Amino acid sequence: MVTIKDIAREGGVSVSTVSRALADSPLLPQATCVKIKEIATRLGYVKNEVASSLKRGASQTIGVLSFLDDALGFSHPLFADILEGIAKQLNACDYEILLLSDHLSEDADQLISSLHAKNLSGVLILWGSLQSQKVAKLIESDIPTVLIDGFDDEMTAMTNFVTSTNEIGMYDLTKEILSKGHTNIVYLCGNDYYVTRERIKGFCRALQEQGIPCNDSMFHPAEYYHLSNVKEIIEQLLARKNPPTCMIFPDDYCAVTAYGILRDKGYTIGKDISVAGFDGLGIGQYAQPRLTTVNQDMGAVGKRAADVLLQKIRGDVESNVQFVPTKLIIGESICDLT
Amino acid sequence: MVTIKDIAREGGVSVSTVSRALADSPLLPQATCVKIKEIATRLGYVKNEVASSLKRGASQTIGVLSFLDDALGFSHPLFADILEGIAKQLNACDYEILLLSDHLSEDADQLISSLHAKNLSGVLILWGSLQSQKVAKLIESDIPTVLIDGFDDEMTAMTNFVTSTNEIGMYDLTKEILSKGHTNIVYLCGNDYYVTRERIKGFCRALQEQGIPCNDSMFHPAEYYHLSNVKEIIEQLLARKNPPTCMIFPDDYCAVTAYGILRDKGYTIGKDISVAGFDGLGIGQYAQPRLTTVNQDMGAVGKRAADVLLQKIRGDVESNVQFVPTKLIIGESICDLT
DNA sequence: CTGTTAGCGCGTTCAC
DNA sequence: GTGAACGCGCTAACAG
Repeated sequence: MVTIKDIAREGGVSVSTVSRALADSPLLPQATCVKIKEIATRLGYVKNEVASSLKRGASQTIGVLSFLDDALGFSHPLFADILEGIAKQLNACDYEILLLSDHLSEDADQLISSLHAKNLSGVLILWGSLQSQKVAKLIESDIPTVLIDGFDDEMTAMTNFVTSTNEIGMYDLTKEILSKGHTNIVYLCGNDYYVTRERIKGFCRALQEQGIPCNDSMFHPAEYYHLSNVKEIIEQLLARKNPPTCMIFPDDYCAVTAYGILRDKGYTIGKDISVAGFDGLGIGQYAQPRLTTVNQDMGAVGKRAADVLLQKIRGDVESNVQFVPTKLIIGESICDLT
Repeated sequence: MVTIKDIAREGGVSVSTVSRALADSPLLPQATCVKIKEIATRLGYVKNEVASSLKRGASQTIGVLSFLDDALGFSHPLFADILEGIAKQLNACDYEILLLSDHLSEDADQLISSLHAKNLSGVLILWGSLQSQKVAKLIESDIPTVLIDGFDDEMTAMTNFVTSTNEIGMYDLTKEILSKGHTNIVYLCGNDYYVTRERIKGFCRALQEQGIPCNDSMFHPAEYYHLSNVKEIIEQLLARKNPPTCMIFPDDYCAVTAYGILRDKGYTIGKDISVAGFDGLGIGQYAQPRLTTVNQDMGAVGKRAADVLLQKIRGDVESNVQFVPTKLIIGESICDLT
């Protein structure tokens, strides 16, 4: 391992000169700066990040802390895209990514201490909840943080927060469904999170624009990516005096699962019954018929979140909430009743 | 931030005693050891990993270096499962995961130096190729490495290597297809990688056991997860004088894409034509009809690889190649010709 | 402009 | 058994 000491000896200068040269210090004349750097590359020098981090009290590393269910873990369909967006942005700025596990430390103070002990420059929090002491205290701490797709409405005010335009996404989807003549629609909302409440708003806004009153029968509780409940819910809906002509599922997995269940009951999707999803996963586009859904560009969400975090680390001010646009994907799973 | 200095002051001892106590040094009497630790927890002490790493010349961190295509990136359908397996195993042993990008350093020596500069304990290499100088030199370096699902046959001999039982997986699948009376089968092999060659072996073994000779017409070149070529390939196959009754695709995405293409041409999957996949992704189980495929337990592969790496770091010897069993998933996409 | 020096927090050798 | 002291490699304050 070659250190700045070796370069200093080779160049006949002191270590501080080397250190300055490598940092492009304006104190040094251009000539020595170039000379030192030339020696460094010739010797194959690479800065010891650990020593540098210890000295500076900060590292070129960002932590990614995910609060996904244990069941899904990293296999959550949106996780890989978010991570990729984060990685592209951070790597471009010479930052590394440390994958954090919230299981390692039991209480919030311990978590924050252990983050300090790693000299992380900042932390990206995925799907955190303010109900969690860990998230709440972490946001209040001196460690720069950005939240991605959290659970509580208050997050939009308290901290930097990046998410999709859930309200608009669901508004667009509902409008599309209404344009096909459906009026008896049921939205199987997912768990009571911020994103869900936003989608409900968008759903209601589209209905109201058409003069259709929003009543309780148009909602049914459901859970994101929880496939085992889908069958029971569908049966409850079909048992109604006036079964819905269109069902909006919390996500594309649930929607595609519904395809199979409805088919088994003799329905033809997009003809006798209509189905919509949310998230815009590949699975919906490989399904037959292609699913009408709303695409969330989670890569862009991750990239944006990383970008905001870097700005926060640099001390630049930045608006609190960033919305990444969703896009309506029109498939053939909604029948035309007009 | 509380340091060992603070604990020393509080306990009326020296920093070296604290350091020893926290490391459970046998030099210390049990009593002081317990006392010091009690103070440490009371003050909320957390060891500074950076300083510790600098001193020891090693950190509790494992790098994960992925050589996936740029196009797929982390969104490769198998990546999340592998990563999750790795994370579970490493977190259980108090190791952290650093996501490495091979774009950051241009040549191999630079990459290795930068890994040293981070004091990583070891590196897990995903889908590496020995053709790459980076991979070849990294394996030969003093940094402990384990390969996951690489491209070259030589890998099985050169280094620790973890992969699925590709040969057996394809053997099982082919046997299942043969048992349904198919003899005119075409295997759309993926790119010419180690895993592909293993699967070809398994395919041939199953055929030979039934006395069916393996000839060139039973193979057709294809690419993993490359959906835009699927249509053209299918049309070539259907244009044969004797079109195959069953097509085995390189992966489940290609297989499910084929569903749509074949349907458009008037075929009913599992009735007029048979389709099989590989990987055992959820998508195949949501498709109609359910896809017959081979499941790779990539979570177990990741876990095993992490386990082997930890043993290597500890200096324990370990057999060179580890195979994680595949499992045949029988759907309804293969018609019964008997 | 450049060199000397003092730590960052921890682990470890060497004395006592 | 325990403490003093040094150094891992780098940065920055202070001299000159």
